[in-house]
Amino acid sequence: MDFKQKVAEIFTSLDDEITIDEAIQMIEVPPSSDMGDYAVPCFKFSKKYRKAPAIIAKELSEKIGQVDGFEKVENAGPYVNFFVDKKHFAEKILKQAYAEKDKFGSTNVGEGKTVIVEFSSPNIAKPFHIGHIRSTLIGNSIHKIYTYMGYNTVAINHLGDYGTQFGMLISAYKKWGTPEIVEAIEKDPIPELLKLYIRYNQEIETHPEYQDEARYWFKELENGNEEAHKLWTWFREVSLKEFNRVYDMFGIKYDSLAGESFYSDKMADVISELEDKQLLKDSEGAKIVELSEYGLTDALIQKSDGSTLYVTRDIAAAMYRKKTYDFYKNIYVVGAPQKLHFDQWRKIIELMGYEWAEDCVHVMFGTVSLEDGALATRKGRVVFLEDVLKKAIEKTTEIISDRNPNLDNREEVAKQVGIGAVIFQELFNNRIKDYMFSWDKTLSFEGETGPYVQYSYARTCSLLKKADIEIDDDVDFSVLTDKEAFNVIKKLEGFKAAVLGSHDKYEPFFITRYVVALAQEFNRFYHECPIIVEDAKVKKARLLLTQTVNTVIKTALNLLGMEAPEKM
RNA sequence: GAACCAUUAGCUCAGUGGAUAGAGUGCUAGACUUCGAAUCUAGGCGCCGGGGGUUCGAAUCCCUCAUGGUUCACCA
Repeated sequence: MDFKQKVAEIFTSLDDEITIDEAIQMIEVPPSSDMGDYAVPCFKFSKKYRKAPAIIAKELSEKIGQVDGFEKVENAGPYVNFFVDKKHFAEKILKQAYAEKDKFGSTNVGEGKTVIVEFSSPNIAKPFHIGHIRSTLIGNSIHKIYTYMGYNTVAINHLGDYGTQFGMLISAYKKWGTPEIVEAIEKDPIPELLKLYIRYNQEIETHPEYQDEARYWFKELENGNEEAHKLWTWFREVSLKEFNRVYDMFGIKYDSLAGESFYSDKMADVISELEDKQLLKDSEGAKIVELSEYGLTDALIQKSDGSTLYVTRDIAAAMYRKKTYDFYKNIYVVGAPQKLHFDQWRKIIELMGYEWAEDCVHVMFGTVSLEDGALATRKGRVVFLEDVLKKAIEKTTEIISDRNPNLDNREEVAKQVGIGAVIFQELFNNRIKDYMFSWDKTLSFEGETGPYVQYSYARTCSLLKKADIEIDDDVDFSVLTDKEAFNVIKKLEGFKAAVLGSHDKYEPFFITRYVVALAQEFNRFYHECPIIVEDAKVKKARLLLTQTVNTVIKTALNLLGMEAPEKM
């Protein structure tokens, strides 16, 4: 029985003018469970019946009287409050969860649809730093959520492996690339390449012609100059090796590494198509698409020297992806500063006549800053992502040797918990918020944190192991009608909505908030209600609840990209 | 100058137009010879940035102002 549906049916039977959908719309969840489990506010009836809402609520609740599956129906002021029968409720939720196992939070909305998630996308030859954590982890979670919902998913790392900056690097290397430098790059690629990049930028101040040389070399790269291409390939390889260390730690895998360079030979077609559709205008030797009539600034498509830009490559990429994957959604997890770029880009695709422009989604997020100001690679104000993970693991190792020194595979668990803490923290708030990176906060393991949830999970594992009995859904559900157990079950019921919310809004934090709340309810239950008790009936029922919580926590953590260690 | 985003407890943040605006943290006091104390319990007088408006009802929707952030042509 669906309790909400039942409440809606009651209202349609009381008033033939109300449709079932309208009735469902009216149903609310009271702020406190003391007020019931479902509520219908009666303000809207007051005009029709020409009575005060509170009087209507009272009359309606008396008219409804006793209903099958509900403990009671009563009014509180202008609300008609429904209290579910706790035993029936427990039976319904736990039997469903038992049958569906780790699919309990899923629906089949994604069946037969392909979704692309582009995320992380660091620039090669540059540090993989704390600023990249957001796209990397938000994107990874969204990818997992869509996969869980039954979509075919394609994870793309749109590497920043093209553009004038590589002209700079090639030019710099040709000027200063002594054998010592080559060796240094092989040994420690990112910092050494970064040094070249910084030096080049500094020398542009005194040698303005370097700017043109960089553009020249990038143009040569686009034209397929062998020397330029060879250097570029080398920069790309050594950088990827570095990035993969971090992706491995996060357990992130990609289906495609088609970065900007991949589209270098697909740009000419885009430009000629824009020409054909008469969208391009000449402006100071460059080519633009005018967008002012749509409330946007004009978009530069081709530079005056003939080379292309970011937006051109993104148009080519979108067209390629539509052709290759025939996506249902094409999701870009990229920071809010690039909103204008994506608005222009989507508008241009729309102007080209492609209806699928509306299936392209920019999932944006706020900016990370450091305590002493904005991140600034060239000024050395940078926190490496790998260092953050290492420190988190280090701290976890200390805590483990302090509290659980005999733990097996301590290293593995320290990794799972330390990295889990970082992931959880990142996915805990609304994406749009800017935040300041803080070591204290990242390394805090108490309260609403990843380790708290993982600890709760380990606790369920330990209980299930200790009890050591076969668990099935043939239990006496009347055991689970006390307040603490009921609150856990109500929370379990909300899992599907949390996952669906994250799916609809591209917001993993609904799941993060959900799982911490579930862990809290379970911990309260644990402290109030002994689980492994003599009474076999009580024990079995409470263990079924424990097992359900166990499965849901693990599923939720996996959707966030976290591991769930059984001991910690 | 224009556009977009943000503003809720000391701090970090939740809050689908509905009932008394909630968590965590910090602080104070308690709970381990008993299922894991990375846990739990108790303690909150907040001009929900200001001002208007819409509504039976606004932290939530609209307008306006303020503050902070971001972006606005040859970087990505």
